[in-house]
Amino acid sequence: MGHLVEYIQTDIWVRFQKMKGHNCLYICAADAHGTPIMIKAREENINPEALVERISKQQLRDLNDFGVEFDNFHSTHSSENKKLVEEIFNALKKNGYIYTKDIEQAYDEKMKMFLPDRFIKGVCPKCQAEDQYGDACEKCGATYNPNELINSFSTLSNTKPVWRESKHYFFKLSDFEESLKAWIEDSKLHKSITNKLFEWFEMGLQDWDISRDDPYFGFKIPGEEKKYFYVWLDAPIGYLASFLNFCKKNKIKYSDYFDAESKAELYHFIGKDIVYFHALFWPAVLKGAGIRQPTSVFAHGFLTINGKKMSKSRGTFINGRTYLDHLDPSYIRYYYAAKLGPSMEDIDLNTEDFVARVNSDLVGKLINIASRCSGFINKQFDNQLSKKLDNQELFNQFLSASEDISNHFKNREYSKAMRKIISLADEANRYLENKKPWIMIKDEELHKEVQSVCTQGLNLFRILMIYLYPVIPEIAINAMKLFNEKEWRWKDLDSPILGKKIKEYRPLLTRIEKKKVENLMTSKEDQSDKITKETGKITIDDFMKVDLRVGIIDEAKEVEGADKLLKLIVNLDKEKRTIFAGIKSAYKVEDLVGRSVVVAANLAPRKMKFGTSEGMILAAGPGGDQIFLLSTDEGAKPGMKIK
RNA sequence: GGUGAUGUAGCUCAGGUGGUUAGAGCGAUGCACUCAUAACGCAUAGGUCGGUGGUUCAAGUCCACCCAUCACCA
Repeated sequence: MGHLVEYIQTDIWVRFQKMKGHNCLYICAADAHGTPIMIKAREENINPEALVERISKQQLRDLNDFGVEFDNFHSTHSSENKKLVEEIFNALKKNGYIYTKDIEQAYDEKMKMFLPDRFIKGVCPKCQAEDQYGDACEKCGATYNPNELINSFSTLSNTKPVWRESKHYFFKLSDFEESLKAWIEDSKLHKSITNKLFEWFEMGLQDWDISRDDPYFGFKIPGEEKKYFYVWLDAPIGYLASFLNFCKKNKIKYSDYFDAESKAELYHFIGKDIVYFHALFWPAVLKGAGIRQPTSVFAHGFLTINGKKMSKSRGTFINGRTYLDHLDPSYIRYYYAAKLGPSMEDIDLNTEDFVARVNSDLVGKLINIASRCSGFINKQFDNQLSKKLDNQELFNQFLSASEDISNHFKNREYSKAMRKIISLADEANRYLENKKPWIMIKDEELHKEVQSVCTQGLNLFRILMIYLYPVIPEIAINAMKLFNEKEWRWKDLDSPILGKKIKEYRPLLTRIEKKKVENLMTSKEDQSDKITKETGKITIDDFMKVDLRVGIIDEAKEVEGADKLLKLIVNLDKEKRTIFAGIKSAYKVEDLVGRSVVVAANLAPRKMKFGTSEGMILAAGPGGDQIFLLSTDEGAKPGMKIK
C-alpha cells in the first residue's frame, strides 16, 4: 500500500495531463538488481532472473488492478539497460569522472562474498544494544562502520566477517557541486528537498562507489571479470532503458527526448528515502555523460497506518493484493488524492477517517447527485434530458472552477483539488434541496421543470466527474457511459449534455463497510495466532516459516563425553552445517556418511556443551534404538527446499 | 549525537509578506426532509493554535530555549 502512494500520485498526474491534450508518457521499470534479490533467489533455489520476472509480473498486475496505467513497464535487467549503462559508464570514463581505489570491506569467508552493511549484525559499540545492523544502531541512533561492531557476524552464515581489500570504481561526484547547484535552481525542487541537498553540500560531496564484487546480481563492468555495477547506478538508467524500449515498440525517436538539448520535460516521481540518488547522483551522472537532466524531481512521503509505521511484525502492514481482495481501488485512489500535496510529508491511512471520508464525500455527496436526479429522468421522462439547463449561471460557476482545479492537479495539490470539487458537490446538493423536484413532480404544471432541474443536476455531476476522472477513472468511465459518451477530455467540460437520452442509472459506487477495513487491518500474523489458539492448528504461513532442506551427510563423528549425540557435517549445497543430532543410540557413524536427510535449516543456532549446532535433522520414532531418519527419494539434491 | 520537518477543535487538515470575535470537512448534538445506497439540507456546541520566555501597539504567524513525533546522516 505504501508504494501505491507513488504510483497513484503519478497516475493521477499523467491522466490529468493526457486529458488536457498533452503528450505525456508514464514510463516505469521494475528494479531488478542487488544483493537482497540475489540472496532471496538463492533461498528459493531459483535464479535471480526468474525471481525478478515473477515479482515484476505480480507487481504490474497489482498496479493495473489499482487502475495504474503505464505507457511502458520494463525491467532494469534488460538488454536496453545493459547497453545504456555501458554507454554512460564509458562516457563518464572518457570524460574523466571515473577512477578506481582499493577499499577494505567485510567479507564472509563461508559464503565467499563481500557483505553489505545490512548483512552484518553485532553489538552496538556505543550503547551495547545487541543485534544491531552494520551501519547504525536502532536503539541509540549511533552511526558507525561495520568494523566497529562488537562480536560482529554475517547474517548469512553466522560466521565472523574478515576484512579484505578490493578494487572499487568511483564516480567523481565532487566535481559536480557547481553544476548541481545550477540544476537545483532550474528544477525548482520543493523547498524541503533543496534544504536536504544543501545539508549534503555543507558536509561536502563525497565520491560515489559504483562497483560491487562478485557474487552480485547486476551488470558486469566492461573489462572486468568479477566486478559489477552497483544497483543504484543502473536503477535510474532503467528509466531511460524503459523509454528506449517504448520507442522501439512505437517507432518514436529516442533522441528527441534525451539529447542534451531536448525540450521535452522529464519528471521523476520518487519516495523521500531516495532523494539522495535522484537529486544528487543522477543529475550529476547525466551531466557527466552529456545527457539531458530531469526537469524536476517530485518526492512524496511515506504511508503510515493509523499513525504508525508500516510494519509486518506490528500488524500494520497491508499488502496491495489483500486490499484488492476486500475493497474497491477507487476508495483508496480518492483517499490518497484527498490527502496528497506537493510536500514530502508522510500521509496517514486512518481507518475511521478513510471510511468517513470516502462514504461521505464520494458516495454521500458526489454519486448521490446522479442518484437523486437520474431516477426522475429514467422513470418520468423516458430517459430524456431537457433541451435547456435550469440554471445556466450555476453551471458556469462549476465551469469557472476549472482553472483552479487544473492548477491544483498540475502542481500536485490534489488535496486542494478534492476540497474544491467536494465543495461544488455540496453546492449541487443544496441546489436540489432548494428546488425540491420530489415536491414539484406532484404538481402537473411543474412537471416539465423537474426535467430541467434534474438535467441541471446531472450536468453538474458530469462536470465533477470529468474533474475527477484522473483520480477515479473507473467510476468516471461508468458515469460517462450513463451519458452515452465515448471519451472525456478537459475541453468537454463546457458542452453540457442536453436533449439526449441517458442510460438507466446503476449505483456507481457503494459505501465502505467499516468491518471490511478492519479485516484488512488484522494482520495475517494475528489471524494465524488466533487460528492456532482456537483450533490448535497452524496456517500454511506458519508452516512455511520452517525452512526445510535436503541435506547430504558429509561427515559423522562421535562426540567425546556425549551419550546420545553425534556430530554431523551436512552439505546443503550452498554451505555446510555442523549439526548435533541425538541419534547415537540408533545409528553408527559409518552408516550415515553419504546418506540424504531432511534439515530444518533456519533454526536459530544453539550453543551446546560440545559446540554450536546449526540446524536440526528430522527423524521419527520414540527414541532409543527406535529412531528412523527421514530421507528423500532419488533425484533430490542437497539444498532443495522441502514444501 | 548532528541536521531537517512536523505539532492548530474528538478525527483529517487549511491558515502569502504578524492586524478586527482562529477556519473547513468529517464526527457529536438538535431541527427539518423523504427524490437519493438511513444519502441530502439547516442550526449548535467543541480549540489558552505543543510548552516557556522574548521582540512588537499587535504573534498561530518573527526570535530563543524546551518537550513530543518522524525522517535523513552516502
